[in-house]
Amino acid sequence: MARDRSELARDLLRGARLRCTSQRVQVLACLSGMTGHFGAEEALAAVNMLPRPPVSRATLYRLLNDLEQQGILRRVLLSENCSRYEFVGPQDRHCHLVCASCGRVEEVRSTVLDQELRHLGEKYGFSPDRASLEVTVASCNECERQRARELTNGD
Amino acid sequence: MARDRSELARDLLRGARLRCTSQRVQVLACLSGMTGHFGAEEALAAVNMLPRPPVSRATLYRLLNDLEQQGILRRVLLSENCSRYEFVGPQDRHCHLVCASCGRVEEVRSTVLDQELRHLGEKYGFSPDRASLEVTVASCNECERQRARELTNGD
DNA sequence: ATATGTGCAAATGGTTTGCATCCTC
DNA sequence: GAGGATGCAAACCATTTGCACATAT
Repeated sequence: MARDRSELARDLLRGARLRCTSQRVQVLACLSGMTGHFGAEEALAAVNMLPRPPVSRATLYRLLNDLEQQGILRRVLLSENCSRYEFVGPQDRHCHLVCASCGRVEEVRSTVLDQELRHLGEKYGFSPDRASLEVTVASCNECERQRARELTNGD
Repeated sequence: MARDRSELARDLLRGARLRCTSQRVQVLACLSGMTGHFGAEEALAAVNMLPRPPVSRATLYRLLNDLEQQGILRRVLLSENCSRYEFVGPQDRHCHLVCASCGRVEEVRSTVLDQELRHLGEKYGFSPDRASLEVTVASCNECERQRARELTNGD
């Protein structure tokens, strides 16, 4: 299994014309096993949890950028103070509902959204085929209630 | 006109239970006249272009946060290194198509998207009514072409 | 009168970068 | 062997914060 992921990592790197260094294989193998989105620090922690020589912060950041540019990772704009990423799998088109107040994130699959975005992409000159994702920022009901409560108390 | 916007600013502040200081009125009046989205530095520059005692960076940042929490401004996650905002008008539901490579942003209005997001919001416990927005990150055609060109050259 | 807002300058924190060294191709 | 990759520590830069002073209600 770890074997498989290392192989996958090597394939991905070669496909992206990136040199297969031990650090890159190690990071990519680890990330390909992560579910959902993650930040740079989480990734670093996960990678260096393994009994291997640790990967430095600088290398990790550089690699995250490279992988995103190659379409292997997708950068998700979920919060404004730290970048989050997703491993790009074959068919995992989904969008995120994000609460603007508490940061809660819900992953959602919707063919309606996908189709419409495809339309809009064509119309405005975008290719949502690669690294496409959709983020919706709103308030979750819990935070809305809280907000309503505060407003009421203020009276 | 500037008069009108100052009045609007005062109304908004009072409605949000925020004290009407000269700085706040000045900032909000200025922002309410801006079209499209803007970053903190742009806002600061615009505000302090007026022949008035300048508003400090700290105050501006504090105010942007307050205004967003009150739903007067909307924070738009268009790039990961700096926050951007929009003045929230009455009926301006729109989404943004963002190119992951060059940062190009296209504002798009789509009732299909709005309806679907309303559905999804209900289903997953979000209120897209307040401060809702949608962001789609993709690659614009120009950047796709460039990418294809680079890959070809690499061979 | 009192709670709040403002400005300054220093602190923060995620991310990037310069440079000497190491490793892949 | 040569050009790209790594690690360290310092640099960056948008944003936040502590504190003394000013202001709105």
